[in-house]
Amino acid sequence: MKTIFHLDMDAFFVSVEELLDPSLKGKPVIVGGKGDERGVVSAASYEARKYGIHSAMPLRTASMLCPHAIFVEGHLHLYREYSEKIEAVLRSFSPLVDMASVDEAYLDMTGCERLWGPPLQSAHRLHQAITDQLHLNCSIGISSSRLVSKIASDQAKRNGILWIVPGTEANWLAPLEVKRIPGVGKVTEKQLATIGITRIRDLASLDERFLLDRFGKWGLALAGKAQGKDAGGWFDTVIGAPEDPKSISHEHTFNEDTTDEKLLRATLVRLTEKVMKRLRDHSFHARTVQLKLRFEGFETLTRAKSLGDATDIDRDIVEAILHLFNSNWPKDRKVRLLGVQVSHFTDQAPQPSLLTGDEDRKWRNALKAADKLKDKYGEGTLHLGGALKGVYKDRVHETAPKEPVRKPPK
DNA sequence: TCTGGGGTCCTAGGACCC
DNA sequence: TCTGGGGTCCTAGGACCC
Repeated sequence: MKTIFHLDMDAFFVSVEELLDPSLKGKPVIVGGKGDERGVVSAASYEARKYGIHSAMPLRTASMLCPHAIFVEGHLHLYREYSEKIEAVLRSFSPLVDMASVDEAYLDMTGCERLWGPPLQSAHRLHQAITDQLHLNCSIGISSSRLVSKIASDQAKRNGILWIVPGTEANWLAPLEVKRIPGVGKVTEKQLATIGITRIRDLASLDERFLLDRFGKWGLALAGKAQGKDAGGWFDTVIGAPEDPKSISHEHTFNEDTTDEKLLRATLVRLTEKVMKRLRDHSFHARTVQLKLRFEGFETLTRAKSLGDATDIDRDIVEAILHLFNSNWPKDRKVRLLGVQVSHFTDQAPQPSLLTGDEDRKWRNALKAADKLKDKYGEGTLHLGGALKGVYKDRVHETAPKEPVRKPPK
């Protein structure tokens, strides 16, 4: 029998902001952007939640519900730093840690009794360590599975600890709403409601055959989840085994929908450069490029292209992405969002061809130098030669740039 | 209400191959 | 002529999570 902890920070982004500016404490605070901007709420303080504000809600809606709320842009970089500090504390309790996102983690505490005591006691010690060292609140769920611990930490909010004693999982889950199960969102909840399933106990009473027929593979996993089992999918994976990313992407929503071709192309180049920098940081090469286009009115399409060879060179992906853009953007249609994604990674570079090998080498050297500068001076200080001047318009560079790297400011 | 940005996983059809 | 059965890859879209 395993002992799994799920730890979830309470109003994480807001709490970090309060450490930065204690005057925010006890006030309705919203992280995500200004109240009149395009965007959604990333995090809301408990005070703000009293007005019905919750994450993923449009900022403009939030500001209508609570006009005197304090809107802050947020400091993503700082949240990541704190996330690493949290991870360090967790690793001092168990070597088997999975950071599931910036503000939540799974710990495999199986066999740690001699060191930290029984589950509840060790959870209290962990909770105390987080409070003492980081001055942040968190909630902890304990059970024999990731799934139940995750649901338990949610029920333990806020600043609480909840232990589901082995053997009592199904009973404890029974009265909860089906949407408490991670993976059951609005659509599934509605589909289940139409056949009279609203509580987990209703789900548990269903025949597995029925769920399989009705919802496919996912239905079968659902049957297991209703019993508290990590049946199938991500929950079944081992804690503490780091996984490589399967895709890297960046996207941008314009503050106002636009048909400005130069702006659109320059944005695609900028997004691609950010993506490729991260790709090289992983020492990956990507084979597939995907363009995401969202038009006025929110209609969205994606178009992908797989290359003959995997690449880590900006030029190759920029060429592909601009081609996809050219063939899928009707010039009179206003664009709301652009996105660039790469996937199908290999960590080996393909054999350099006789024709392009020399040119690729020059590019790679230039990019390496540029990456170093970006690390030092920050993103956005330099771009591919001519990227912003519309050089890519008809034809992407046929030769290596003579001066691809501009001096950073200062 | 008017909807971000970064991800994962699943489905489903068509191409292509044996 | 009236058409099998897999397997795998590619592409598009959608549900979902934080």
